[in-house]
Amino acid sequence: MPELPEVEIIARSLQEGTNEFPGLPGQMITEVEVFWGRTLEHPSPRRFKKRIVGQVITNIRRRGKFIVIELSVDTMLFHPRMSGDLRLGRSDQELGKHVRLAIHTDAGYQLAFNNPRKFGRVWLLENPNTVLDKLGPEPLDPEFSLETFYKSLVQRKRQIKPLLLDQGFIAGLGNIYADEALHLAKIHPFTRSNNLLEVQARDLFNGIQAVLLEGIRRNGASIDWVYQGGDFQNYFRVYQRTGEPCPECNTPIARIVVGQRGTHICSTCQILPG
DNA sequence: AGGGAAACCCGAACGC
DNA sequence: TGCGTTCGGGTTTCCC
Repeated sequence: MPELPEVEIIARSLQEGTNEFPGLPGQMITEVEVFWGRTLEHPSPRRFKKRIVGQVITNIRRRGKFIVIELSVDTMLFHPRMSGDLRLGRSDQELGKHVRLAIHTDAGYQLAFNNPRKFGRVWLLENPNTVLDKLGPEPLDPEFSLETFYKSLVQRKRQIKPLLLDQGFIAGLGNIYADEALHLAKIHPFTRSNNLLEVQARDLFNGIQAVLLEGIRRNGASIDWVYQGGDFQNYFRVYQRTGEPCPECNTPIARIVVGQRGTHICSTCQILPG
């Protein structure tokens, strides 16, 4: 087995092309510590422990915002929500002040789910597709085409921003990425999806991919003490830049609320039709 | 069908 | 200094 680093913080979203942790596949689960029971969405802590011990980790991947850890029999799903991360270290290390679940292996390692806000959830399922099949397409999947995207936009009649955040419509976009993509595409977040022109759909399609790729390249964003990642926050165009100049036209960025979510726009670049 | 509100959390950052 | 209030992130659930 390759040597593991002291502590590896597994990215909030597994990066494309790096969705593996050297050495972890092949290790057998020997012990589970549940520090906060409600972390487990399914099954109960007792059943979780009983069922998972003895299973071997076979593969790790990502689908939408879920980290998917395949075992010899079942599959574990981790959803960090906004404040969680998955940490890999030696069994005897303390991997965080807010570890809610720790899974130890026969190789002396532990996988710890650190989750200060207690919003993150974990599932152990025989068939993970009961959850994952509800997700929309992966925006970076080569199968995901502009044609598909445009058709799916037009057949709904929703405000575009809440639609982008709907994981059943498209998987993986959060508040930061939705705001950034809409600004790149010069689309107002209130715009009805069925009113989007084909060229706007194209710009949005490209904007979504561009902003995701940049986020991945910069290892994500760090926007408060609990949401630590890379340095993408230094390159935001609109998100949390209220009052600062739009990178395109210098108009001060405005903050509005759309679908109960803080939303950042340039009122010059992003015009609501009609 | 779509949208609004509330609930789940808790530490930081504020106001007084 | 301390105490109370507000805020935000993603998702589900309930209600209009």
